[in-house]
Amino acid sequence: MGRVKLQLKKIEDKHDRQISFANRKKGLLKKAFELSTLCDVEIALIIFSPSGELLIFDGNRRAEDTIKHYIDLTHQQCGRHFVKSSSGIKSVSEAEYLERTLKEALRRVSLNKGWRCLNIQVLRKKED
Amino acid sequence: MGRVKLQLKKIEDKHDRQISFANRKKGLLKKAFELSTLCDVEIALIIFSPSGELLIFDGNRRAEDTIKHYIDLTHQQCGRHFVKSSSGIKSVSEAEYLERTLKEALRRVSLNKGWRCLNIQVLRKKED
DNA sequence: AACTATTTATAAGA
DNA sequence: TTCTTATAAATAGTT
Repeated sequence: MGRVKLQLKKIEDKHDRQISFANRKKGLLKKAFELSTLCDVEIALIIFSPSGELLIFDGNRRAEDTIKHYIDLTHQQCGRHFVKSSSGIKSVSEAEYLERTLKEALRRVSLNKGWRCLNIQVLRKKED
Repeated sequence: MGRVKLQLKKIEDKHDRQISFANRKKGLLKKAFELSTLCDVEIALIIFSPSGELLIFDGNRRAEDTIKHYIDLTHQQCGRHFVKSSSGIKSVSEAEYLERTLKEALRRVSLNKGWRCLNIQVLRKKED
């Protein structure tokens, strides 16, 4: 959004980057606030700027509670990448699909010079 | 953005709210990714939907590291909540190790009738 | 799941 | 810098 389309890579000019940071930080906080309000969800958004600035946005709970919620979930289960709730993969083909997704992501890790890509699994409660 | 200007309050219709959640969640994750990339900042974004879904986005560090950073700044004693920080994948063998870990976890998930599994990606900048 | 009319975000310019 | 403006991007309602 702006006069030109930006390349999605680090803005090298420090001044431009700081301007962009200020603008986009504001935009992201606004979006987070809108999402939490409109859709009644709990959000924690934590941003550290290179200069050490800390920004916190809380949705419907205080950030600490949300983070605690996250920690409680992640520390209950079978590996740090797994978050527990309930429900499940219902078929072998579903598991195979996930495995393919994981493998593809790992392949990208080995190919991509600029980014690392980890896959996290999120287990969620089945909706009634 | 859209045909009409929305009131900033909870969308009461459940179906509309879910549609909006899906769209805006995607938008927010994209914005977070753009901000972390363009401006080289560390971001953690944690969203809990009402159905218990958990989404994590990481910018330049893993969510846990970012959260730990936050906790360290805001609470001098975080106690038992944090066990470790991760430095990420540095080699093919590490990626392979991760893959084994993920596959093992998937196997366990596939055996467990009580769970559903979603995949999300965590993108993080490669360390120099 | 696509489309499109609008609103919103924002990169550059003033 | 703060404000403005042209343009890109997001998205609410529609099909």
